[in-house]
Amino acid sequence: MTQATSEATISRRGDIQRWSRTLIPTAREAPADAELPSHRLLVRAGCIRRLTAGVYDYLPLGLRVLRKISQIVREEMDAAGGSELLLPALCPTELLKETGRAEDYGDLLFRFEDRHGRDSYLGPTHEEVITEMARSAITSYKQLPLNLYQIQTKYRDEFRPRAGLLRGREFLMKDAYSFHLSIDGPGGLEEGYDAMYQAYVRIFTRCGLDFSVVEAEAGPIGGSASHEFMVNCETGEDTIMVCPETGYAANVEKCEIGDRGAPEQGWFAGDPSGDLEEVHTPDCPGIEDVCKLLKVKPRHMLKTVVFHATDDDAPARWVIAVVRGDQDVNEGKIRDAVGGGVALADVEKAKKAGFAIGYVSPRAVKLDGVLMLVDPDAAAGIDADKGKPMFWVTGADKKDHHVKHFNWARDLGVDAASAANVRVASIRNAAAGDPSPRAPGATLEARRGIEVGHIFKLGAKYSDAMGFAIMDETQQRKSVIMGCYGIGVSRAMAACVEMSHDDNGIVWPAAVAPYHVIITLMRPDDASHAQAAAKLAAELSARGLDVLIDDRAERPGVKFNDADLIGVPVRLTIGDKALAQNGVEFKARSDTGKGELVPLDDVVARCAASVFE
RNA sequence: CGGGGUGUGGCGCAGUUUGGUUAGCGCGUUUGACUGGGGGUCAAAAGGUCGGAGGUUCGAAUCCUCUCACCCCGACCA
Repeated sequence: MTQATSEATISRRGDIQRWSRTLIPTAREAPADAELPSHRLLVRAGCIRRLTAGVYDYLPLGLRVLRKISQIVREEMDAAGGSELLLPALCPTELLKETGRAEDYGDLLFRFEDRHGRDSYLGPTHEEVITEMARSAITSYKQLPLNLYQIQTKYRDEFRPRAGLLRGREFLMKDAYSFHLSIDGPGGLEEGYDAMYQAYVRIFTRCGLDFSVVEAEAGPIGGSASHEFMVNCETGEDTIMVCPETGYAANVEKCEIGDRGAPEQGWFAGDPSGDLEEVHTPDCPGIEDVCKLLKVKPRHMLKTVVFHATDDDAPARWVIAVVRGDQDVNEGKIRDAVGGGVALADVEKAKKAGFAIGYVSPRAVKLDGVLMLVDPDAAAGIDADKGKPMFWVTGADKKDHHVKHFNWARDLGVDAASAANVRVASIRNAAAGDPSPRAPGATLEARRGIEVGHIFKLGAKYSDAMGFAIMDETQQRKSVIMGCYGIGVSRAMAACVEMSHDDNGIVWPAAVAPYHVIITLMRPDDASHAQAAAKLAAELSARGLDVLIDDRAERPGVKFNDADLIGVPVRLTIGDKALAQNGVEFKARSDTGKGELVPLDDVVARCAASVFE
């Protein structure tokens, strides 16, 4: 923790709340549909409740955590030169026409008509809204660079909301946008992006999260470069690839694969593994179905995926991508290999062009206007491990049929090694065990993560689309260069729990804990005990600590268990035993022991030391 | 969107196959007593049109039809 922040915390008076006067509905059992620890524990601890799919109430305890995280975000954003604002969540869909993102977002967008029939949406992110504001409010290069951010509820109509707060349809997000006159140099995008990168590292560090920064795809937001901030956690939805030698880390979609090298005999070379055999595979367009029916492993399948070029001047109208059945085609890498835009082919159009969708084989390369990309692993004619001819199963280019013993040299119908419209290229997602792109000899490892932050270099994508340009000092009209930077605040809260809990409940990192100290009253009806608690709470508050006094008329066991469940970092127990010795019992949530007796005079300092470290 | 599953007091479940009186159980809640340092004991009580609509039947949580909600798995990879 930096000097500035601990001073800020100390100068603030801590909150004091009594359990009996707030609402913390703890429960012994979680709802049956809650599976992940963060979901179960946040509900059991009385932090959140589900209203409907992917939409949650934040009860007092949960809101306190959201506020703590938000405050850390604010402090670091402000320190990095940002200014907070608040944009509308209710937006006119007209705005999205300028960038075409109404289509890009599709069903993910919550859209509706108002009473006048005007098309509206609830903001899933705010590039267009802020650009619309900025293009009229920012009129001079002298106003740049500028960084504006907001903390706001966002709406995305997810196909499948899941895992409590980790993927909701309504969630709290910090989104920031930076504006620059140039990419490089002082005040440029690179500088602003780097400042945000550093701010994010500080934010997630302060939140007590164990995270990795990885290179990522920009996705529908667009732009040239991006990084994701991933909480390292096995229950995460995202797969990240890591090179243990160099520290290179990337989202699986983005991850490059090191040189896999051509086989000695060359691509496509090798004798057939047997006679080409056509087999009837009714209703088996998928790899999995075929494998089950024919009893072959996916790694022996050749998967042929049909794309069409989206650029008018593309070298070929169709692009077919061939990868091994156990691997995944990567659209971004295909785009790079082709050198132009591609999109998955429309099924009906592709069928008309002669592709037996569901049963396409590499032989479709013979159709008109086709460029074939083959991944190195799929271009092998010889099984290097076994030193035998590669056994390939692929489509038969007609409905409900596949072929066994496909051989590149014998069965393709053209000489793949020399044909102009056949290329070997790395076009699949990286997988564990692939060679590292950064260190020869090293192999990539796969890990799981929860994406809590994502930063993008947008460039002029939105300013060009929406006519946001200003005069520079040489009176040249220039597109404003933008960056955007998101943090899932509510998701970060869930990630904290996912990362930090035990059998008894949540173990909040002190910086985001709803309260720093819980004072458990053994006998709340005893006036002297209640007085001691009030006095202690006031002293702790003066020291900047947030205090929850458990004054409920419950049995001790219930209170201890609840204190553990809601995860307050320090528990002080006031009872006859300790009070008789002029002390209280001190126990850190992260300690497993029984706690220790601390003299009343020392306990405030002890708590502060424990919380502020 | 495809596949699978679940809807019964606040939470977790039984009962549905084979229709049959006032729909049960545990937790929680309320009241009282006894208790009092890791989810106590005893006694009493409140709380459910069995997701909704329609149908079959003397009779429906249970059978039929439609519908709604929610959960899990999968997925622009054919």
